[in-house]
Amino acid sequence: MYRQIADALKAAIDAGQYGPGDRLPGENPLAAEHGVAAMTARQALRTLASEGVAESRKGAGFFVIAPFTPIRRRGVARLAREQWAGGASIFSADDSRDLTAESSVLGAVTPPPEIAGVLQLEAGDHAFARSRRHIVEGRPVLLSTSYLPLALVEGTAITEVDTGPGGIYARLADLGFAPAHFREEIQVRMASDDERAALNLSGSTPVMKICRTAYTDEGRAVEVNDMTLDSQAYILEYDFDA
Amino acid sequence: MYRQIADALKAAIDAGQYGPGDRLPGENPLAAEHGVAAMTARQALRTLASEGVAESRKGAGFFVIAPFTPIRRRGVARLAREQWAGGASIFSADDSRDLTAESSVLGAVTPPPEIAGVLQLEAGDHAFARSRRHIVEGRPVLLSTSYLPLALVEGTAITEVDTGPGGIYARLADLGFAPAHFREEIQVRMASDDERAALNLSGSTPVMKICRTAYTDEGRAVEVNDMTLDSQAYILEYDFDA
DNA sequence: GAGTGGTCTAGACCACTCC
DNA sequence: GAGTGGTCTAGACCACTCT
Repeated sequence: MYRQIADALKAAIDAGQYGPGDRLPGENPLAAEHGVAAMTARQALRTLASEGVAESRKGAGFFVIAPFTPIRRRGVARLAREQWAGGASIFSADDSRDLTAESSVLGAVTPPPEIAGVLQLEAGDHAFARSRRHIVEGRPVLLSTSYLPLALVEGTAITEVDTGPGGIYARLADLGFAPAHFREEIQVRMASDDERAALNLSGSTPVMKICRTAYTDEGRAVEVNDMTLDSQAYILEYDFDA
Repeated sequence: MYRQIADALKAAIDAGQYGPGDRLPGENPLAAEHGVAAMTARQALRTLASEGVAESRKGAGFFVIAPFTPIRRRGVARLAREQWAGGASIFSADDSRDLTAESSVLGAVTPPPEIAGVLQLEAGDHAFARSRRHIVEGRPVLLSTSYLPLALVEGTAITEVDTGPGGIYARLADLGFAPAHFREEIQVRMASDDERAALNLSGSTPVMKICRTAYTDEGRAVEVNDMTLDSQAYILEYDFDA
């Protein structure tokens, strides 16, 4: 029964009867229309929410999700040396519209142990950290926290709010620690409460975690970037040779 | 209230009171224990299921999910020419245990339009397709369907059930169409009913979709592989240079 | 056959949003 | 202030699993 109501609503949405952002009928109107209990109509609406078709807003109703053309994130091209050596932001390689980023310097922090291990920090060593939140068309889509060995970057432009043309990779190159090699690890898991709040996600939505490590050509890890992506907002693309 | 019950159960699981595969208390015992209605206890159990901590089995109960060490899929190394030119399976580069694969030849099919476009097929042209299902430690983790232009591979070993050492990439090389370049696109979305059944997933679980295109060094697309991964079962890893 | 989850009913109170 | 979703109660029937 609740499946039938959900399917009927979805068909109405696909037919254009309800457009993006429109409010769907509430539990009581739906229950009356289909001759079922309110709880049953409610379950139909929750089903649509769990399928990503609609979202609920406390005290307001269920609304059709606005479609969002995913951002194409070009994993390899965006980190090519020509990109940042030329002074460009690595985001400029991505296919996205109107990216704005809120950047905040966290300063010296004690990094999570896995990250401390990758950066080969001794116990008690600190890392310099900076976090970012990317917003595209008013929608927050990515959180990132970047960690660098504090001993390496203390007092340099990397710790400034504005790191200058080409960003921290160009500055690392200035210091003689140019990133030569990257590794990205991708996992999917359910969003934590913090991530839900920061990315404006509703219900139990999956996020992509990307953990990128930048290595010099001598194999020294100089940066770890821990990212959380709204999984609906991105297509990841990796190009490589056989 | 239901949050409290869910948290109490989760704490008991973390404390080892319930091990992997153990059955959790049912609605009625839980409701009696906490002095709430059965529906409320039920919601606590459903919450744990939606968080991936437990899973429900019809008529049997809620069971603690068995932990599974994710497979590390080395996106670049596994497709290196030395890998398949040396006669190895590309899966052997992945960090996994006891991989078994069910392979079935679908034969000549009309591919989905996007894939026909990538393979530059004319209207009415067919593709040769093969599907696979990978199982690790008894758990199905990956579905894949591989498409190649039928005109290119008809009558060759590629259409056989056993494609020989190095698989279809080595055979493509034999034909003079050695893959030189790959592109992988990764998306996350909720599993369809078919995917849920084939991957043995419960509830609304996210899957990773990977669509890989293999190009010759002249830029001709010779294969498209459409994959569906159990997102809990994999860590994707991409290594590349700046 | 007993117990289980899946679904459904018919109420209820609260905090919230919107007008 | 009216309507909404979020939660809760106290029942019920069914199909299923396990013993």
